[in-house]
Amino acid sequence: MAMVFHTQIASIMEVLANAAVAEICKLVDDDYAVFRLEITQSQKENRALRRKLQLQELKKVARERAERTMRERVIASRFSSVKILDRYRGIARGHVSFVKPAGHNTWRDDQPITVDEGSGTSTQQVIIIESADVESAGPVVKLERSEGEHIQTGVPLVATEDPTTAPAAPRTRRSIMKVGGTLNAVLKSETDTKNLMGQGRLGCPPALRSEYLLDGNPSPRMDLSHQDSGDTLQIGNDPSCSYATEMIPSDMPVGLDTQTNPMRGDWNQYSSSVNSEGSLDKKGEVIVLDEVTVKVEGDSPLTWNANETHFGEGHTQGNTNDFSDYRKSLETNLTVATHSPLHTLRDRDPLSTPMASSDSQYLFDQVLISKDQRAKARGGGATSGNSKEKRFLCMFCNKGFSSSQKVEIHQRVHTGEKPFSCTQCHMRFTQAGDLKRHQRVHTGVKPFSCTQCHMSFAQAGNLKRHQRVHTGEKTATP
DNA sequence: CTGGGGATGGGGCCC
DNA sequence: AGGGCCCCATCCCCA
Repeated sequence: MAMVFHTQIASIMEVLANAAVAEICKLVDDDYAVFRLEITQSQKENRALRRKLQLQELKKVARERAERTMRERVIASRFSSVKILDRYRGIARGHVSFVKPAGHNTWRDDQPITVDEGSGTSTQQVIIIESADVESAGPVVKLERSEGEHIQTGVPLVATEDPTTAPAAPRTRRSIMKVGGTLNAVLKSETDTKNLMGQGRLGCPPALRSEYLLDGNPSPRMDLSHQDSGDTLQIGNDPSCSYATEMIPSDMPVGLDTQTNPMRGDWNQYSSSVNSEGSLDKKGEVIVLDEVTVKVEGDSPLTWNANETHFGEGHTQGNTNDFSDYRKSLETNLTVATHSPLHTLRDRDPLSTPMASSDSQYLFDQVLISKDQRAKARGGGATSGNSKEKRFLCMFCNKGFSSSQKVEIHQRVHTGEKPFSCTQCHMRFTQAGDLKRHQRVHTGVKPFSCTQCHMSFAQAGNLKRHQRVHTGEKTATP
């Protein structure tokens, strides 16, 4: 009897022990799985952080070099003229802008070269297009090159081209030669670039051109591809008459979701919200500004690059206005300045060393002169001219406009957005009228004829200027 | 160097 | 409100 009892006890104990072991094993397995999952996630995060770090380093190097270049040029400009600044404005940026020739075929913007991330190296001609999601898209480094110019980097490059220029391979690997890591190389590059720009002033801002295809016609595009994620970004290069957007490349997210693009809608909202009746000195408006500014900074990974000044924006005339207007705003409203993009810009600007500051000051002074001259000529100012109620303020320069559309169009001056592209060439314009006027270049239509000679002109203004030849009126020298 | 013309940028006005 | 037109300023090229 006792024997049987012991046997039963033993069997029960065994069952219990097995159950306990099984339980323990299950727990261990579960924990192990969780542990593995956590490790995997940690590794993912590490990778993302590493990428981010690399990207930051890339940007930093590019920025520093560009700033060094700019500094030297500023010094040089003291002994020459402001034109030099204009001439080299492309370099003044933290990175090289997309430079597009005005009608010259020496370089086409369908020849971009994208450099995949992870290189850890940098060149001056690097354009870093930072994706909004670093992990998913990673940085894309873009090099500028001119036709016939061989650019090389020591990193694996993925160059994707416009199918029209590379019909055989939509995505081809291209050998690129680094122009150089020295300042001289940059100067050379810029010189070349200027030549390539054809009109010089036409440094088409740069950029990332997101595109809204209105007509939906199939058009050649170039792809910015990313090695890791395989994300493909379609950048408009559509020679057709599409609705294209050019954006300042700086740290603009590559994502084409323009809704989140602080350069556009959000800021227009801002502009609409800051529909002050007067100057921004009013407290309430300042508060609004602060809120909006904070919002902009928080909503987007976009950071105002110190080098992303408007010198490089490609709008020769607009540039001057921008800085001075910014400056005015900064001078008249410290609160705004504290949170304004430009202030952020300057804060982040390593140029803010004593010497560099004076250089920046010099730049401001120079552009102020031009700005003042133009303002006088036009009898308008940022918030002056009360002939009409201008409730809509440009968030970049504080200039007032009578409608949200006006300010939206105006802000393209700052953002570089050029929605209207020519079907015949690669020119892009900020306004439809500009495109229409430009089309006469291709059609040869010259509706404006001189009554005193047989000359005709495509533009009324040119006819008017021409007629001074007959009247003897001297053309104002610039 | 200068003048003339081509062309673009920016903004105002009008419908 | 939105679009189109116009004007002025300016850059660039060329003779």
